[in-house]
Amino acid sequence: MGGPRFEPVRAVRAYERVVEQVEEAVESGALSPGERLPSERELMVQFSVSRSTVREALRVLQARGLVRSRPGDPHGAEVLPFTPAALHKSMTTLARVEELSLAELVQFRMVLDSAAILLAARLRTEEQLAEMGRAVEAMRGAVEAGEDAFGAADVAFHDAVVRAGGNKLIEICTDVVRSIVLKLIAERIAEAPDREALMRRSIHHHEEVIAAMRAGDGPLAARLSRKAMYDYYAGYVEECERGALRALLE
Amino acid sequence: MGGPRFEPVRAVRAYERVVEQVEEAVESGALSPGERLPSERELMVQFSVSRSTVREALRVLQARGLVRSRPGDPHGAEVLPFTPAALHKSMTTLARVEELSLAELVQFRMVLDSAAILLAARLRTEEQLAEMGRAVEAMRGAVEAGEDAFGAADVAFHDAVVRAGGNKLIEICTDVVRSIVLKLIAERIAEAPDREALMRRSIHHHEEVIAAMRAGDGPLAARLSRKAMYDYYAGYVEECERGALRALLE
DNA sequence: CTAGTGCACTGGTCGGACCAGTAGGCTACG
DNA sequence: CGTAGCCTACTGGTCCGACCAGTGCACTAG
Repeated sequence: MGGPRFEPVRAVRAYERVVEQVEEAVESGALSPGERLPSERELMVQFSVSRSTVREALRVLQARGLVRSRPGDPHGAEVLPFTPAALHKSMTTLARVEELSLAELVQFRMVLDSAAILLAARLRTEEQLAEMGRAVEAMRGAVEAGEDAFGAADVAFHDAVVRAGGNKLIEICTDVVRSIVLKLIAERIAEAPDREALMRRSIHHHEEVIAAMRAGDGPLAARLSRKAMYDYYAGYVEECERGALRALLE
Repeated sequence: MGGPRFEPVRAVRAYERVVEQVEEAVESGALSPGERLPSERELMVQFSVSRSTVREALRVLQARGLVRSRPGDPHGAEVLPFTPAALHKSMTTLARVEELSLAELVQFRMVLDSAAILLAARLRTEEQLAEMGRAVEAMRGAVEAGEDAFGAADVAFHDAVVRAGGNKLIEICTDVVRSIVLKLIAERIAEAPDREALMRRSIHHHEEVIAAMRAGDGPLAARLSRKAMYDYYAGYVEECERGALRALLE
């Protein structure tokens, strides 16, 4: 085990060092969202690199969602507040190239959602509980208003739950995975089961969940929510994959 | 609501169209991992853009983890198999700029892990169960071998569980979040509680989990695993945040 | 005081140039 | 005949200089 441990000298490219420095500035808070980077021509002076190098660095930073630049803007690139856009992008890629099945995605949602509900059952305020109630009311009113309105109300409910749960990571992942699931569902809308019955049942389930949360029975609420999601999505997933979903129902 | 709904014409930049095309080719499978892109000079002909534009596109693709290019390589950029590297990167950024607390991360691990265990309890094969057993054995042997060896064995255990659970999304997220947690822990190693006692207790917990899985009691195994993770990490998280963690213990 | 105009500057794209490095074919040696 | 070593064609990384369409701001004319 003796001898000095040399690290492999990776040839670090100029643009990477630029990226690192800006990234560090943003993540450490030295640059806050809304602030501006110097112009490309200014940056090339500060970093002592060419504009091409600066631009490649900016492209990377932009791809990571840290920065945005508009043509003609005299103020330079804008530092963005964090958005899960990059996370969303890479998860979508993951879903495509790894061929994540709808079942896996729904399963993941069941996990996240029931966890959020478990947490929310403990931590929710009265106001948050009321918000969930209003969302379910909106769902009821939207049954005949069409898919989109119903979907929006459903999203509002789950957002309220997740926010009450107080875990930002769960919040963001829920958001990302949900949008991917919805996209997949939209493609299969043809094979949809009886939508209206599905909606009515879903509303009923949501009400049960709220009741359980009001009673403070987190585990029950979580179990109910898993059941609700299973009922709602089972019709879309392949027959043979439903088993894995049911494994979460107990 | 009448009238044609025009979409805003976003000025789509040349390099973005290049990115889109290559991305589409990769995600649709037209380009498989290991295959090579044409050289930059060839690409600029095919896309009818300048090399700068091609290079900016390649930088973006590289930032998304789809391709890699080495200087001097006569074969052109290589199409990479999917890695969660990009996912990891954006989640790490998230953790920094959104100031995710260790508690939130650990909480998320508790959620993912117990879900994986719940699934594994149903779906595991005998071989996989044996693998988990071997990992715990390795943990036992590593208590005196040092942190790293113990950690590696622990990771091996959870990897086996997660694989047995059969959900790739859980697998990848576990991997990503775990590495972030470990990095944060490493920074706080000074405030560490009695490490050896922690390890021994952890081994005991892991054995209980395996026993429950062998008995086919998924919910019990999941509950035990949450308890195990709580015990292991509670010492590192702020006093005031432990409550949120305990909410998952019931 | 406002409406309009011009200008200085921005980012996006292009083309050309040079360098260090690689892979694979070629040559000369064993 | 086989192999070690060189050579060359080409690669990606970086730099430079140029042009364009667009933006925001200051300035001007009403």
